[in-house]
Amino acid sequence: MSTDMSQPGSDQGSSKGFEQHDHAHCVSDGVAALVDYCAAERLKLTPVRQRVAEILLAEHRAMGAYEILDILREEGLGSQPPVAYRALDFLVKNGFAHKVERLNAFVACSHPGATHTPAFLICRSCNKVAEADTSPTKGDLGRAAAAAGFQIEQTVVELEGLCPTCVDAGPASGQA
Amino acid sequence: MSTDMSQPGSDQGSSKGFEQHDHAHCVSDGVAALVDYCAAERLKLTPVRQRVAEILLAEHRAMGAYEILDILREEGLGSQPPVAYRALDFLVKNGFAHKVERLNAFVACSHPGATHTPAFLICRSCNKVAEADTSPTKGDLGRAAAAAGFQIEQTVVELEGLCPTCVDAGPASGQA
DNA sequence: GTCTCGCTGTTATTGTATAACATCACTTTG
DNA sequence: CAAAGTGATGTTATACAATAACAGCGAGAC
Repeated sequence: MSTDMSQPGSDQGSSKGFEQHDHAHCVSDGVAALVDYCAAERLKLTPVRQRVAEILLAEHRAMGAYEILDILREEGLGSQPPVAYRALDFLVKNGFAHKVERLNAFVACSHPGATHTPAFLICRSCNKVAEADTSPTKGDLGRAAAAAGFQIEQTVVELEGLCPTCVDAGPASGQA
Repeated sequence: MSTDMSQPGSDQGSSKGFEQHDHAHCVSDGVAALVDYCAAERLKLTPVRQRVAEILLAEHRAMGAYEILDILREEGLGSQPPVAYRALDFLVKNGFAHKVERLNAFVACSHPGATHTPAFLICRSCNKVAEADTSPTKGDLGRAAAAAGFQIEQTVVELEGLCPTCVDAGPASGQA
């Protein structure tokens, strides 16, 4: 189990939006980007780091550090919290993953490489997380902050609600 | 120690912005609003609930649940985590406090009563938290979400950076 | 070869949050 | 007033999230 994880995954959501997409590509393309990036930046893409990236890319949902750790443990890649946190920190620092504060969990980045200020759409029903790009700095809020003299360094924008599929399925249904 | 906590507090920040303000009023007005609201809604404003509201109003900064619990414990109002969390949940549910996800902490609401979608400006230097109002639903992001069919139920908008005072004090200085 | 630096492995601890259940107080109803 | 019901409290226990600290290893620099 390496850079290709073309298991079913069937109705997986997307970090690019909530549409369907070819999931195998997500993982292979994502890992390829990571490989390239690490080579270019002379960073070590260790097995744990790569595997964590694969896990996040394959799931396309926010995963807790301990959930990821469980997988690593099963695969003999590490069993203690710092192992998972270190890999996640590496991915986050280099823009290949993001932390979703609302969920205390992590997701693979949808547009690795490019520095950006992500916003997340979190479906409370099916737990999928879509990543959108934002420029909070430019909206009303950004203007208000600038006017007040507040210097924005980092933004957290997370919208919780129902994704299109779950909306269609009706409030009652759990969907998947 | 009840509805009035006019201790010095000196350079306290504000949840309304980063300007100075008469702090005693924050607490008394806030508690008064809470009292009225609970009376109107037939909700029980118990000692713990009121005290937690006072604590948050008096500090005007994000406080961890356990930090609040320490105070309650000293005052004999409760010693176990659920005591603090229940009071905080009550205040959050009724709009008198907000959770700052980024900090896993809580702040008193600046405009209790009115339902709103708060945004927070968090100073990483002096830890003050200002509350601004937003309409994320209306910006680019809101439009994008609507277009995608995502139904927003709750928003988390948190901007981290430097408040005016800390910007002026220079990146090196800690300010206060 | 050895020095250095960064990653790994591990132990331990701190902080955040909630489940579950017994009890207590107040209010409603008879 | 008494019984029943509702909701807050007190407490135990535990789960989940995150990090400090340190020993050891391995690849590349010199």
